[in-house]
Amino acid sequence: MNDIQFTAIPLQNPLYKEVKRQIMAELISGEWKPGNAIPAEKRLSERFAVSIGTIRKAIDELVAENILIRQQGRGTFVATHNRDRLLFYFFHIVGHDGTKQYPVVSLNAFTKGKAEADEAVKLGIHRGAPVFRIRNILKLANAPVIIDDIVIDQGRFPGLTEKQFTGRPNTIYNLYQDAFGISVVRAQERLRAILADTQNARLLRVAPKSPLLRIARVAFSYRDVPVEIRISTVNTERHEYWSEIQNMER
Amino acid sequence: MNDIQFTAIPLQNPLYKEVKRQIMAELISGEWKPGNAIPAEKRLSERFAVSIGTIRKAIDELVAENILIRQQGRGTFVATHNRDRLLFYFFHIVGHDGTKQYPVVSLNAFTKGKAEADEAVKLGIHRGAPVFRIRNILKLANAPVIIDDIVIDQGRFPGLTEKQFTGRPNTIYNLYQDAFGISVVRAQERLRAILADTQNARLLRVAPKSPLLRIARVAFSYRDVPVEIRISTVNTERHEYWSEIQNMER
DNA sequence: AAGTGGTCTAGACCACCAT
DNA sequence: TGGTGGTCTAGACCACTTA
Repeated sequence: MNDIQFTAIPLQNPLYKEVKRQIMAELISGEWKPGNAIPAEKRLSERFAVSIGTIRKAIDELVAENILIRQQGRGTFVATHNRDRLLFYFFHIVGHDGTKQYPVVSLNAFTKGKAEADEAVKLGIHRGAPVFRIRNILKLANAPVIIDDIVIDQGRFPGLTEKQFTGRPNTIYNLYQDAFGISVVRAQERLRAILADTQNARLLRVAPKSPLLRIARVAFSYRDVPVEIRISTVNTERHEYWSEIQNMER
Repeated sequence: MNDIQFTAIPLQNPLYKEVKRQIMAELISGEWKPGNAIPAEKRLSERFAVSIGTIRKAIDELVAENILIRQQGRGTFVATHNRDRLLFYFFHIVGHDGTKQYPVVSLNAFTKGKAEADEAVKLGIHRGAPVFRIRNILKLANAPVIIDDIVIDQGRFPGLTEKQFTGRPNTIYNLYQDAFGISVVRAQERLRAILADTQNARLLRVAPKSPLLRIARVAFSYRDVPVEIRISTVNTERHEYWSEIQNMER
């Protein structure tokens, strides 16, 4: 034996990044659940044997990423995908005056199928792997405005049934979280303009060849794991897609 | 005289927010210019008579807002709206394969006019106030893809001339910054689908009534001061609008 | 009153860059 | 080599929530 003092092996220098990684691991494992408080910073500093400042820096980043939520005097909580939060973050369709409304969702189709090549790539599964295909119609102010065509991996959502969609007051991302423990934390979207085909025209009650907005989304969970592909087809006669570029808080 | 010890008047509690405010004031006044280094953290901690940790927290926020840029060993710099940065942040049109290209910009029209009511509201000026109207055509892969119709306040850009647009290798936001000291740091965009009218069809070389993407942008400088209105009309046959929702860095 | 997160300090040492 | 930002510590005190 010699005198060399081993410091903690820097799996991911710096130290606060390693702490962050371990906190993420607790979230992914489901040890700390959405809506629940995580241990106090003091306790975490003892558990991880680092100073409280280091814990705070790790939590700072997770808060900035909207994965944790701090509440002074109460504690630090795992972000819940409650209705408002999901609406705020992932639903970007607003009225022409900028107002945001809750969409009324109705299930239009629910089928099982196999992943096409491009879908498989985006979802990180094999071509031909079993998937669910879900079509929702979203109404705003009593008129159909959005068609959502969703594709998800059957392996990731075992036992999902049509019934789970009926009568839900919340978004589908709440369902992912509550029933399958999958949290959507990030999404990429690509938008283009298309002309309504006869089916879209019928569902959205517009004339064929009307201009529609086509949004292709890939939604990700922690660690950039892809969870869902969604094609939204939007009538922008009375609504618009809202995008904010840059610069957090004031 | 009594014994009461006055602490620094908290113009904006907490202390690091006040420090941040004062740093912002230096930036807005032009005392610290884009591309230049600001004083070292050690010097700032002496100047403001606070600990270096407090300075760091103030700078942390400005870095998160992309207003300052830290470089270890070199210093902290005022963000420059260099070509890449502006392209990265404010140009959201990508190829169908996700690749980003530099657009080739050509000036199509440059006129003086008066602000319409809605324009005046968005720009924070009076209705009928003098404005510049600029129309640019942007080419990607040698084909016209985007029509940009820009409206800016003449009062904010005194002496702007058509010539300043010709032969510029950079974006118009570089021009705002270099010639007028106005930094665009944030933008709001609203998107909808429209049909090409005859003029758009001609400029973008598509058939009339083709579907086009219509982007209405308001760009802001520091302190949410509106600087520019821009209507972009995009042919999304071969390109798309890219939107990333949520979650900074990995 | 006890417990939480929020702010702030005054240092130490490290990693990186310029010269 | 000297100066910069980057990390980390071990506290102190404050502001807020809950009971």
